[in-house]
Amino acid sequence: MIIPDSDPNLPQPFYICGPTASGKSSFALEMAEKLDGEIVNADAFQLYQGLEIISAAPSPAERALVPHHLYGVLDPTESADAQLYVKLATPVIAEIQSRGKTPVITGGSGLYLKFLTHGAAPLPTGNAALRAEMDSKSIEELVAQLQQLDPVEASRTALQNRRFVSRALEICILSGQKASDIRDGWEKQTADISSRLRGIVIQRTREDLHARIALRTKAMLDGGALEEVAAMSAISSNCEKAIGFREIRSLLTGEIDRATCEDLINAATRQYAKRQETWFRREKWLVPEVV
RNA sequence: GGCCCGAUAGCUCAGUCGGUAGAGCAGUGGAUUGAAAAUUCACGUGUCGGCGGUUCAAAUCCGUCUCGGGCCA
Repeated sequence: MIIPDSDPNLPQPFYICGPTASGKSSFALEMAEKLDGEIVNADAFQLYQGLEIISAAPSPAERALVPHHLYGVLDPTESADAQLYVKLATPVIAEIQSRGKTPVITGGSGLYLKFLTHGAAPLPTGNAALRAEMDSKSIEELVAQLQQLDPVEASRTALQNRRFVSRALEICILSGQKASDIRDGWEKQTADISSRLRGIVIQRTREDLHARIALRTKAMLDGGALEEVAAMSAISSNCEKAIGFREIRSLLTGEIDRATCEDLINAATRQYAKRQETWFRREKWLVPEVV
C-alpha cells in the first residue's frame, strides 16, 4: 500500500477515479502535465495484454505523450486480484516518486484503488482447493458453517451473496481466527488515512455518460474489437469477465447480430458505470470533478 | 374494398369463469478488503389504443373508429 506523506520530500500521488467512459484517461494526461507526473494504471482489465481495445486502454498516441505504467503487463492467461495489483503498483509508484515525478494513479477499479490507498487487511489469500470445495456446497451449508465459526461476521454479511459468504468462511478456516476480529482491527488502524489522500472523481450526468458509452462501444466494434477477441485463444476465466468479451464471442459465432451485440455491451457497461459511481460516492476524500 | 390477427410499464409480452393488472429485460438506489468489468440486495400507477354500449362491476363481453401485420380481391 501507498502510505501518504511517508516522506514529505517526495511528490504525493494524485488519484483520478470515475466511472467507465467518463474521460479519466484524457484528464490524467492533463493532470500529468500540470503536476509533472507519470500515469499509473488502476484498472483491473487494462492490466492485461491483448485486451487493449475492449478495456479501452489508452492508445499508443496517448502513451507517447506521458509515461504510462502498468498497462498490458499481465498475460491474459493470468488472473489478477487486488493483492497482486498492489504488489505490482507499489514499487512502480515508489520509483516514480524517487525520480521526483508525481504518480497520477488513474482507473475505475474501486477495490484495487482501495487496497492501494488503505492497504490490505492481514487476511489469508484465497485458496483454490478450498474454493472448489466450497463451490460444491449449497449456500445454506456455507451460511450455517459461517454462523457457527463467526456469528458476528455472519450477521453483517449479505447471506444471499455466495461470494461474500464463502470468502468470510475461507478467512476463518485458513487463518484459524474470526474474520470479524481481523477486519475490525484493520478498520481501526486505517481509519485516518483518507484525510491525507488527494484525488478527484469525475462526475457526469447519466445522460451524458450513457451517450459516451454508446459512442465508445460503436468505436470499439468498428475499431478492431472483433479481431482482438478472435485472437484471444488461451484466456483465464478472469479475463472472460471483461465486458464485451462474451458478447463479441457470440457475435463471432453468429449467435447474435451486430446490433444486439452493441446493445448488450452498452447495457452491461451502463450497469458497471452505475456500480462504480456507487462505490466512489462513498470515498469521501475524492473531490468531485463535475464535467 | 372484404376477412382475419394484434394494440397492456421505456422494450418484449402474460393476464383463467368479468371483480380497476404482473413477469422478464431496461432503469434507479444500496452493499462491497485478495475473483471486483466480479458478486449481491431492494424498488413495479400504467389514459390496459380512442369513443360509445351492456353490467353493481369491463384489460376481459358487444359496437364503432384509429394504427400495425397478414390473407383474399
